[in-house]
Amino acid sequence: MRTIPNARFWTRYDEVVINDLHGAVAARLKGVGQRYTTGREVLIRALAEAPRPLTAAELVAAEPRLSQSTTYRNLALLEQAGVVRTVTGTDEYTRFELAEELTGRHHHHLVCLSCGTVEDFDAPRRVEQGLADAIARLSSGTGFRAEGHRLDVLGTCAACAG
Amino acid sequence: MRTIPNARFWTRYDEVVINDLHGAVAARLKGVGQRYTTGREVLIRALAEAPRPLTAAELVAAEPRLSQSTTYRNLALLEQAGVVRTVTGTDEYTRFELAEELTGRHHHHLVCLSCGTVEDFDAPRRVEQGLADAIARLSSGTGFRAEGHRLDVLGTCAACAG
DNA sequence: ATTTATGCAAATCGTTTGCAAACCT
DNA sequence: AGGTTTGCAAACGATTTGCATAAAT
Repeated sequence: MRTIPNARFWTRYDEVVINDLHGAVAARLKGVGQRYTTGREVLIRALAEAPRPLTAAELVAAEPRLSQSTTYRNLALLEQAGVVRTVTGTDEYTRFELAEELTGRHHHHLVCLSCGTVEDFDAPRRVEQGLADAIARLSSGTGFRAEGHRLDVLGTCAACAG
Repeated sequence: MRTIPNARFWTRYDEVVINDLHGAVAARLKGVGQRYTTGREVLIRALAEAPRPLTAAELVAAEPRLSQSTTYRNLALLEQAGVVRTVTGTDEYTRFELAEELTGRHHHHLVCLSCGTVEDFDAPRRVEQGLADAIARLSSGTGFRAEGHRLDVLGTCAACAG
């Protein structure tokens, strides 16, 4: 999954968003007393260009400049800084994507039960509204303080369905 | 199939459901050419009595009769037989619960971002209906064949909130 | 110059597996 | 008996970490 000539195919976020993105990442890192190094920028760029959450191995494979240990270290750091979010599929790999607070795009995931890949998808506004309402009401009953939700649709991806 | 002295505190499913449960598990195992051994029954009982998904370590700790390797082996086997389902929280442990097909109780999870524990909760019918509709419509668009969904509410549990 | 980040290789730890003994039918 | 299941201990593999070097301020 290297950088492809025709980048537009892979790009999830337009130029403006991307430009803001690096500034926002730098700001968040500075807020936690961390630098926005070249290696970290490479990582963020790879995540921003991917059409779906990626595993650490995919990131390393996509960007020869990234070493395994530093990739894991920076992913953990970026997660703590609120820049990156981890995504769990059905296989043994942790996947990573940009935090919604940065992209401004709330979305959910299609998880393939066969191969484990995770694709993005958007739920209808009506569904999101219903979820938000239910979750808001939830807190009062259980003592659980809700901060967000994740909705995964499990099934078989187009590639595996054949 | 005896009843445990103070079972009520922990029991999620009433006697009738539990009794059917063991028969259903046995049937499913037989369907995959496997036996319903004593050890597997202990495992199922522990899962049925727990008020939330448990980790393998919790299961072993709860039941001295269970050895670690057999527990993992049987959990994997029971999952393949459609008896057990794995649940992913935010920590490094895989959790296990009875499959909804067996319990007949569709539910979702409250995942604590602080300590990682997972509690069960039921979404309002209206939300479930909205999800079902959205997912049904989804398949046509993407080539992804949906088979189910999982909805987790992320936040802070009562214990961690203090 | 001093602090922070990186890469390599070794360590970690939840989970899996090989093998001999115990179990079921 | 003949095949399956179990428990122990060793192996596995994704992720983490120690340490010496490179980069950033």
